[in-house]
Amino acid sequence: MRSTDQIMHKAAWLYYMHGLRQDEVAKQLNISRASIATYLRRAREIGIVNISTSTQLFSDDVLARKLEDALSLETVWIVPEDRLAIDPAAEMPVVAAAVFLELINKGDRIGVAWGRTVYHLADVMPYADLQGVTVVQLCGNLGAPYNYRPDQCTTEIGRRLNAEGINLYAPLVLSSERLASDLRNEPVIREQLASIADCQLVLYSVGGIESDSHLVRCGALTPEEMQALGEGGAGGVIAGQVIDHEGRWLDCPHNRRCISADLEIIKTIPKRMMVVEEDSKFQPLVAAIKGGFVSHLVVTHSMAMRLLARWEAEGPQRS
Amino acid sequence: MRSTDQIMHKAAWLYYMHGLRQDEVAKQLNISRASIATYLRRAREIGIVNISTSTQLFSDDVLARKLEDALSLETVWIVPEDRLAIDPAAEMPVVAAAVFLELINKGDRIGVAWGRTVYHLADVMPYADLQGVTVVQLCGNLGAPYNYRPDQCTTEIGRRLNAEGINLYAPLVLSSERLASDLRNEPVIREQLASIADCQLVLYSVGGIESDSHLVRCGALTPEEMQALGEGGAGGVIAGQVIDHEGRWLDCPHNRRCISADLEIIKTIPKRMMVVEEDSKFQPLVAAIKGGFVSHLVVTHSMAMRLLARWEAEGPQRS
DNA sequence: ATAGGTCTTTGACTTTTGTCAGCGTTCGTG
DNA sequence: CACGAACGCTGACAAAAGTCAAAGACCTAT
Repeated sequence: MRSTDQIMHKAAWLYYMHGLRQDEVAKQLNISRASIATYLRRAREIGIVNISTSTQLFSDDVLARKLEDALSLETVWIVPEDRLAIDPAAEMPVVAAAVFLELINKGDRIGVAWGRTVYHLADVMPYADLQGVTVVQLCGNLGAPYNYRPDQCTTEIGRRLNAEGINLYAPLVLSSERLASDLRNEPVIREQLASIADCQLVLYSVGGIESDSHLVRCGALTPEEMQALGEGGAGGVIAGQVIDHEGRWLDCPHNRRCISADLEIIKTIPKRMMVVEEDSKFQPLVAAIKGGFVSHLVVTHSMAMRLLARWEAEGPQRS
Repeated sequence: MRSTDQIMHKAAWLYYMHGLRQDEVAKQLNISRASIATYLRRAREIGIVNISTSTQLFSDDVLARKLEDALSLETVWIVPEDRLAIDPAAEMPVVAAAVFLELINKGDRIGVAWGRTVYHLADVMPYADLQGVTVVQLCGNLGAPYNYRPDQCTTEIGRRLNAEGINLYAPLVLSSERLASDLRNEPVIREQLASIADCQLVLYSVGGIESDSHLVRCGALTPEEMQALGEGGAGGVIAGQVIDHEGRWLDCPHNRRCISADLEIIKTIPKRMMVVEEDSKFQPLVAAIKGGFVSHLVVTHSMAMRLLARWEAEGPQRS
């Protein structure tokens, strides 16, 4: 521990735990108050000092309760689109990050998937000093048409949480099923994929199956392939893999060429947190919920309304 | 949820999560900034906003490492007596409370014993919003020569943590062994005592066996009885029960008349946190450690030195 | 040894936050 | 229905915290 870290810890302790004023802390430690202010800011940034707010505000809502009952979900958080936020679009990741942090227990192993949403979340994730937490990458890597790759998501979240980040050093999609199968059986990879079963929590969003969806933009699939999948019954994308409208793994060339977490294993993880930003992902979200991929859900108010209407109208059984 | 609570939550969210200034929050919510300040203070007091500081400062110390190794403890926190604190005597409970909070996981069941130390700790325990935590009372109740009874400790800690507090509605000591035995077998009591085995964490201090010790002052034992116990091999007191110098339950009239947690069960609890304030409790602490009652220890610097010297000189085997 | 870089520290200044008396509103009670 | 108590809100002032340029410390490579 560097001596400056030591001072930072002491300052943080005296200020936040003892409730001293900055000038009092300064006097105690014999340095100027300006320095104390700097140390305190750093302590907050690094996560030595943790300021967290209950996300109850977003969960405490009749609509949330109704959704939980209707869709058999553990907890639902609803983000209002109207007032309350400076930038309504930026609110969702902030809420999701806070919820995510609240769901983590010390010592947990956490699976993190990939996508625009997950990256946004990582981007606003508060710094914290969680002990013994491990963040594992759920799906293989992919080149970067945007500036965020799967491993970067894992790494960034791990960094902010002061947790260990475990990356999956394999491509998300391979050119042949044979190669994918062989790679999955490589001890290193197989072991890591199997270890996903030990997770207590997973974080993901669901992907759409439009021709401009994430998988297509990243080059994992051509627009034509995606369209064919759509016609072949694809309903959404979870951790890089295509599911049908009932949330079942779709037996298609893409999926067979994919290196990613086993969807059946994912379903057995106790807390499955899904975040959906875009209203356009309604159908994929329905598929994911039906498939049992969701236990904790963060959605917009309008999405919540649509989900509830859908379930009340048709029930969970019909597609 | 009251409407004012709703506002408080919103204010806390905008201020702490979005980092808005108080006047910006005030503008958003259309109330005066002064009110915002009030709401924020309440939110902190109630535990909606949680500000916690890592206790690493006290654990990050060569002496602490040495003690852990020598005494086979999980973690040791050392409270310096000299500088750093406004009031050195008040530092110990504050550190202990922070450590305690850090050891708690969501959903935990926590056993809390009784004593001056535990009460001090409860007194400075920060407010927090832990979910699903249960605080159970480890030992029976006793009249109040001081103004804190066992059940008050449990209740207060539970209140501050927003946790459920479960009290043990039985006296700590009864006048006859027969009655104690019968009472222990009462379904309500037996069930509760058995449920202590489900705890993930216990908090206690160790009592001395002097004639002015806690048990004596509370009237549970006469000075003469205590002296007799001392001559009969008593080494300390854990959760109201007397242990010998090796940390074994002492087969004595007092213990047989006692309604309290089974010491053998306590030893099986994963995290056993002991806090010792007074330097005079050296011998009892040694007994408690030998008995396996301690996995996490908070002590003063001088006590740490004495413990280390004792272990280096004689090893754990000799008394 | 010293020049050049980075990282700390500080004092002075600005901005933000805490506080409190007084006013208004609501709600329970006689 | 009127009264008082309790609570919430506000404006104005006092206190505390944030910021920044400049000075100083410290390291390193020539």
